[in-house]
Amino acid sequence: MSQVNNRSYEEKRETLQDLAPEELEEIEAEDDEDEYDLPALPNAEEYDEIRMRCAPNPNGPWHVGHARMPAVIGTYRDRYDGWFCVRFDDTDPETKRPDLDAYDAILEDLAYLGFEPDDVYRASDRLETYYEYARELIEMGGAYTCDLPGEEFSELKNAGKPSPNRDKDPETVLDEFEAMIAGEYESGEIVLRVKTDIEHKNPALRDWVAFRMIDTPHPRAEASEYRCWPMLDFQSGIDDHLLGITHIIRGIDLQDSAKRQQFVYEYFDWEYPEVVHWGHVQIDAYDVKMSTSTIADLISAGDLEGWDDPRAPTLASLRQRGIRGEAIVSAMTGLGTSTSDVDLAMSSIYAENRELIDDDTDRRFFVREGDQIPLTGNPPEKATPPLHPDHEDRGVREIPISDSVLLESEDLPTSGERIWLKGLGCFQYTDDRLQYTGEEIDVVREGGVDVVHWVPTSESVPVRMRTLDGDVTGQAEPGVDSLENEMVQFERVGFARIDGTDEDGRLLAYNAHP
RNA sequence: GCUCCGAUAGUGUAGUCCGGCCAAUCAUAUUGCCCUCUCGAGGCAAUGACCGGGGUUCAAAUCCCCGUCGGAGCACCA
Repeated sequence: MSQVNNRSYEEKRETLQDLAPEELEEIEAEDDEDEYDLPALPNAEEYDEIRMRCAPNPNGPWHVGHARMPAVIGTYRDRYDGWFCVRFDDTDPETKRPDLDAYDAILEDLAYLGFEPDDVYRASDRLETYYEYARELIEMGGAYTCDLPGEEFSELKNAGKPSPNRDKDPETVLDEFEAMIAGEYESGEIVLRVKTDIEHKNPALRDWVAFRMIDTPHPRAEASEYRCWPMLDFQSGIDDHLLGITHIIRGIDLQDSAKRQQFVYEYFDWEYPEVVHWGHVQIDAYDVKMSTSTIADLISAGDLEGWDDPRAPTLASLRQRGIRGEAIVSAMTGLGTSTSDVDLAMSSIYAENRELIDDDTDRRFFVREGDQIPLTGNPPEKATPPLHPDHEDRGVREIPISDSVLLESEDLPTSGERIWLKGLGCFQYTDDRLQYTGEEIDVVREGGVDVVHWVPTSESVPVRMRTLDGDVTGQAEPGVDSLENEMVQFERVGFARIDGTDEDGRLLAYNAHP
């Protein structure tokens, strides 16, 4: 045994290759698996190309929860060298009415996360295709027009009893369906149902609606003349097949969809794709409910300043704060794909982001609501703290010293105590002043002298920093105002993105995380 | 009411398919120590979980049954 263990990895591998090639394969497959957060896709090896779709409803910009779909699909695409498209499932012009700006906003959100779809489709461009397949289905006897009011059908269905329309001959059905397409019915008058199994033990699967009439025109000009719209289960089922989708990834709210769509697939003799379902994601740290319509309401009520307000749980807001899309993707793929509901801690996004940006992000001072303290005792004329403590080669900031500094009130020493102003030197607090002592950094190492950040009273830059919990104001060291669109770490305060100047002439910063 | 899912530390996750190497992995979080001119980074350590009850078995996080709890669907929403 010890002989075996003394051999090198390569030698052991070769020996095992000879003795038990199958076991070696298994061991190495498991090793590969360890490199990924996400589990392997089901039966991935059976497909020449893994093809997936991200099928959002374009009714607003994305919130953080939406990032899960592209994060996972995009990561799988990279892993399997596969393909994915964005398909806007915008087939409800009324209750989930598409927002024309959202199509592009969603593609931008996707780009922010670091993914570019291989193709983009809009279901509202493809109505004629859906009609074609519906006609075929009708000819096969797989669908029927039904003018029963919803409630009446529901009662029959729950009792396992068929609609009286169920046995219409296909020609009549086809005529009525053509009339639906021609817009000869009004909303609610008639629907096209897929004939499934009216006695199926799961009532959710019995004779579901494939097409219904909608009087409200679609907001897209290209689709505004259509009145007969497919339901998600029909549209999505047809499209998934036509696009050659091999793996469908979606939420548990669509758990029964696969079973419903399977009836259509059986009529057409198609193979249903592999399906992965996951639960809902909740994110801690936000007061605002993560829902597109709730956020939209808060914005129009003026409670939020826009989709990128730092208090809004949106991707636009995280981008504004300087959080990299990559950090969100890592946190999302770390959740895996379990079907139970999960809580994502913002701290895990922060941890990923900190790791990404810490090394590149220079340090600055920012004092929140500072107290002004005079300096005495001939301190140096300028302070020279390093831009980054781990990278001396980047050089130092030069901060001119005036006759007083601002300190955060929490950092105010008690009388007689010494503190070390970072990058400047040691001071003793006496008679409400800071008296320069000229002592070396050893006094900090010996203990008992706290190290604090500070800014000079004159020349410092007024700052408004927006955070998840509201705004924080204060003063930043000189020069910070030239860092527009850059990340900084305000030492002992946190990472922030410098944005620009606000309407009051203050520098606007967005807090990312500690 | 009918039908489907699911349950491992504060959070997420590995392990469950094919029972033993699991007094249970990793990350995050929290706390303490070391290092440091940051409450950042880095290092070390601690904290903390198999929903409950039965059964099968030499052996159960893993298989079976019954509960409990949670989620989802039963829309002319997606």
